[in-house]
Amino acid sequence: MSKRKGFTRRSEDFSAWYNEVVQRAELADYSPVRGSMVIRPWGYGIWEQMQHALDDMFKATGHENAYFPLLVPLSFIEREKEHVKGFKPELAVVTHAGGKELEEPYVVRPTSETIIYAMYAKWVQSYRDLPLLLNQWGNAMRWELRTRLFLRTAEFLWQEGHTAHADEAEAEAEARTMLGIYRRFMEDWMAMPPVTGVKTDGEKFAGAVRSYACEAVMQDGKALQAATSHMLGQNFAKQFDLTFQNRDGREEFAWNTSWGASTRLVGGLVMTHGDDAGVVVPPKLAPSQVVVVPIAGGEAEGAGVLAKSEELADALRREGVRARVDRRLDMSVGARFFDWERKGAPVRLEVGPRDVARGEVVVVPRVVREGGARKETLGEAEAVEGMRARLRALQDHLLGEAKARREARTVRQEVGSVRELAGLLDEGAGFVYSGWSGDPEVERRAKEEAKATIRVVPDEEFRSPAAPSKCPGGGRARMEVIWARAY
RNA sequence: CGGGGCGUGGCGCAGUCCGGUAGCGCGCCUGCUUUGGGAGCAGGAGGUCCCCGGUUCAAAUCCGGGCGCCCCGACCA
Repeated sequence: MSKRKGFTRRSEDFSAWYNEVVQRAELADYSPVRGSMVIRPWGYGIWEQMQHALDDMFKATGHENAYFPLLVPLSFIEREKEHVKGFKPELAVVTHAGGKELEEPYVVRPTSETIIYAMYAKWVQSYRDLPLLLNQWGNAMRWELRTRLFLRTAEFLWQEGHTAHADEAEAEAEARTMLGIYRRFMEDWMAMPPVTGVKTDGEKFAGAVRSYACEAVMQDGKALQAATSHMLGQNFAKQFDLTFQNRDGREEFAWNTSWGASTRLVGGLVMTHGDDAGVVVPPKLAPSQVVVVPIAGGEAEGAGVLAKSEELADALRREGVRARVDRRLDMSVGARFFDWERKGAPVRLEVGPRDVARGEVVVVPRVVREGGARKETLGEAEAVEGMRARLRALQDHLLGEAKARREARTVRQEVGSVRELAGLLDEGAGFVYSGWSGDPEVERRAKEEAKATIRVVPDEEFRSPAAPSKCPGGGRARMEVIWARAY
């Protein structure tokens, strides 16, 4: 990479900005494997923080982790009709191993419903074995034609939850609960407020009865499907003989759900908060929340400055803050400042000989609130003790900004034609709320002529006060939907 | 699979039209000086010019064939 000082501006070419930022903030890099990326420590650190938060929420709602094989017999995938249709074109298949051709090929899992429910069939006999609530952290592979760092890679990291229940209502409630967890995670941790709702039949998961999703608007106005939760009904149970005896002694098929979120979230984080200086990581997900940057003077001074920097980092850690000292003294201070800005560390502490002499530090947040000071000089103790509150305020600020951007990109009005829908999106609308007749033909036309899809039929709290009456495809609206151009 | 572009030190590129010593910026190494917003100076290392074949005294450059990658579209989390 040539030594370019800044990035392409978001307003010039959002997609170029994204690619540059991801690479130069050292989140990820292209690998020798087509479509697969290397996640570098800073990017992986963000993912680890996401994992911890989500994992805690899953455990708190009664789920346990387990692990299933990477390879799935091809015949398993082929068992559920819609499921094969959806995934067949993007399967990577293992045909040889141990120097021989395999009798039955394996696919590298594009998702694990089939192998997991095959195992559940073995474990579940009675209603007493239900519900079975497992989650797996792992990787999956979908051979996409066009890939983008984090947003769509051939191999991706994710979690996939798979549950089995004794009745439909309980499975439905589970699918809903998990959607709610994703939503809360996105708001509370990512500061990325999504809209939730149900997918149309055309957009639902291959093999599901119903799919729920969190959809977020990125800064360029495009929608990102950030997590999904599926009510699978008895579709997979029937194909894998996942049955149990109910209280009355009769045999029934179990009801399943599956839900997942992937490293795509990291891409969403970048596109939600990033600015022309680089990534902005919300404090709750930052691998290092505070970076102490020592400014070395002469050698004797340098030693004092370093000692003070370590002392401050220790004090911050005792306060429960993730802090690190940037000891790269052979790099100029300016270069180190820019480096952490690019990476999006929430707060920087500058510690130089002058500060040490006065018992002060310079506190610099990654993003400055309107009217706020860019740099503040504080006493050491004050800076340390106030850090948690400062980080909390930053987190809230980011959520507020993201909400405001989502609202600014939201249009609610009667849309009488596909052309009108395209016009709104061309003018910068992100989410367009309109009516829909329920006719799939309208979706097809909108996709072709406006490059837009129905992201979700929004949940009640997101719906407009007055239900729209027109459908872009003509005819009467039967429900309100959200249109967007999506990643 | 259709349309377009590109393969030259680690990265980004110039050189190709018009054949004749392989260059620039960044990065890297060493030394000295420097550190409060992307350090300076001096010295240095590093290249089968994507591959194969042809033309020629001579090929990064011309001719033929192949391979790979990127972008746009179709497909999709």
